[in-house]
Amino acid sequence: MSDKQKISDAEWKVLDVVWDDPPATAQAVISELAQREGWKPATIKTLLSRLVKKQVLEPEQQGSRYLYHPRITRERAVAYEADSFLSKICKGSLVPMLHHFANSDRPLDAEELAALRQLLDGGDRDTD
Amino acid sequence: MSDKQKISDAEWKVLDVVWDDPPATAQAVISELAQREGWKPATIKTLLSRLVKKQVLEPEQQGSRYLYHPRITRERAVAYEADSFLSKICKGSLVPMLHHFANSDRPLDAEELAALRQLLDGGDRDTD
DNA sequence: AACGAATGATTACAAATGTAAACGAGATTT
DNA sequence: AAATCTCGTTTACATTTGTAATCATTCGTT
Repeated sequence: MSDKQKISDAEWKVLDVVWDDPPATAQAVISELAQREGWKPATIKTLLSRLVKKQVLEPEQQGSRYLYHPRITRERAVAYEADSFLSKICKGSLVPMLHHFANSDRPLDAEELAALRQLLDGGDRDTD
Repeated sequence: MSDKQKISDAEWKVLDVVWDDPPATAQAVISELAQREGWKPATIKTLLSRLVKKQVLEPEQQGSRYLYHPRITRERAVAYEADSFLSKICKGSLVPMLHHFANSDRPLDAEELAALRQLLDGGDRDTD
């Protein structure tokens, strides 16, 4: 993130909708999340504003409305979240987490396994 | 967690000290974190109380003091954190995160690589 | 017995977060 | 044009979090 501002859980959901098909109108985000999360339009508008203030979304004026552009990629945001997550649990480190994934009810799919193999093979160079 | 209470970042640091050598006295936690984090004793006492209120720490009366026992293992807490982390970024999924780890400045150590191999080999059954 | 230090409890207070209503200025419908 | 709808902005308010001071009690020391 440009600023080391955290993206909250609720904000993340908003951002997720924008990432799905950017740039997004308030309309799009509101109708999606009003339904998916049961949020009032007002709530979603607040979250959009906060993301703009945090400079995570860039509003592009379109007449009287905005188009909201993500200013960071999902990959970058995920990396950032992963880092704060990891530094938080750093004592426990990756190991218990990986064990947990291994045992979770959410089995790894082929793509994830491929990513893991790549990790084991010494990493790759395309994400950051 | 018994209650679906979140453990905040600051609280996590306190818990970490307790996990390191449980049960812990306030003394131990305070001297450790006052130094490591530069926190005032009052701050640490607040965090201890909050963890007790969240039922993450169990106070055992020892005379007029307490011994603080963790009510969940670090592994369990890590798993819980990992889950909320993952469900937050579920759209982006494990893949970008793993890519990120692969490229991070924090190289994987031997133990982590071993855990990964285990994961690839079909998981294990001892953590949860 | 008196005093000071440590501990747990209570209170404090600002910032962030979740959740939303109210308001005002365009855009749309009638 | 009037009424309505929508959007962005402003304001609201409770809860959580970060950070801490204060207070009362007890424990150890003098």
